[in-house]
Amino acid sequence: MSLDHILLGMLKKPCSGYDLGRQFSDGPVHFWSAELSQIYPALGAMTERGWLSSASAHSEKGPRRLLYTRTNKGKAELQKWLRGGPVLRTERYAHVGQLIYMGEVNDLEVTREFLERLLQHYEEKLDILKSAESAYEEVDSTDSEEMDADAFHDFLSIQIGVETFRARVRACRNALKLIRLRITREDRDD
Amino acid sequence: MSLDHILLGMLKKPCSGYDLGRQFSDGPVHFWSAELSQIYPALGAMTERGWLSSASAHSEKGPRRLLYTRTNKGKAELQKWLRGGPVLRTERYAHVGQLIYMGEVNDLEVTREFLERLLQHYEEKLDILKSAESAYEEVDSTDSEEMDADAFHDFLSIQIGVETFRARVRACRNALKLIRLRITREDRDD
DNA sequence: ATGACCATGTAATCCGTTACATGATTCG
DNA sequence: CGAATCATGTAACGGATTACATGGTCAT
Repeated sequence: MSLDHILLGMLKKPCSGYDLGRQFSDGPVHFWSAELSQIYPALGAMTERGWLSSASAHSEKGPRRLLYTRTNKGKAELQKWLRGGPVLRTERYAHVGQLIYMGEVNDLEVTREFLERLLQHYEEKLDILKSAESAYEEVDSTDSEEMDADAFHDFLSIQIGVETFRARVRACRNALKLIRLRITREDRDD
Repeated sequence: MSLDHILLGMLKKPCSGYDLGRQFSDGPVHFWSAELSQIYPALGAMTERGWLSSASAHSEKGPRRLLYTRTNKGKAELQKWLRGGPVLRTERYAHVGQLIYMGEVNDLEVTREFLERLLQHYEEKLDILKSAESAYEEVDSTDSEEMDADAFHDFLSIQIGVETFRARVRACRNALKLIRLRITREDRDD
């Protein structure tokens, strides 16, 4: 049960369900996704379980909102999850699977369009992660000693994200280069 | 509905459910995971839907097995999925989320152990992907023109996987370096 | 003969997606 | 006043995990 614990982690500061939802779609939360229709019931269930408490607050823009806060029980649950070792059975990104089997389509224009959309997606994610990284811009390996524990762990995760998406952007661009070569050859052979 | 289509893609050659399950756990299928208890019913449902046909065969090692083959209807369904553009709402790998929120544990030994296990996992995946890549070892950007469509797409996907996991291994090693620095400093300050 | 691995499944439960439903507030 | 955005949910359905259940074959 990862979503509940991810939400617990995100609730360092009190947030509404809507806030949390936006972090999945627009924020640097690159490792998970969830819809509001899943988030609201999850927050409700955690409140019933005593992991969260909620309070109504007025919004500066828009109607009033429910702000959720972690209880001690919720914090204990988060600790348990964090100390339980890496959760590795959840790797899941279907788009690479699509690319593998796209040989069966056997139409390089389809592959090219697919990879161009994929590249755009990767670039967007990389931009978001880079701007999150830039909050630690002044930091090098020596300065990282000066961060507090939260900032340090955030920094490490962002680095993994940045490196991952940088690599994917690179691989995607190289793939497009190879595809263009093959398309040129096809045209030549027609 | 990605699993069904991923299984369709994997069934280029007839396979048993057990074969497919092993590819998720041991093989170069780094982008998805599924348990046998999910695979068997999925194969059954696809057979009922007319996407697959099955035949009993005797195994060289072990009891007899059911080999599944794609029907024309199944092939058409795969084409539809492949031509539908990248499925991007499924990014999901909880372990990076754990690392982000691990500042709350505030025990660098926990983080260090976590990262060492993560590194080991990344290295294992990278090894598997590299040995899949080595099947195309002779290939450079010029030679890739000589591959058939299936091999070419397989090659591109493996490259994305290799680059991704190489980047993660690098980021993970760097993170461990920074952690050791911080642990040393803590010891010095005690 | 016993443990490791091959092989196939079912049942209960839980997680996740899509579609639907409602209404407040702000900006132009 | 109408569209965009803020904000919170419910219902139906389908996907995924965990635990359980069964039995064959092979090497030591």
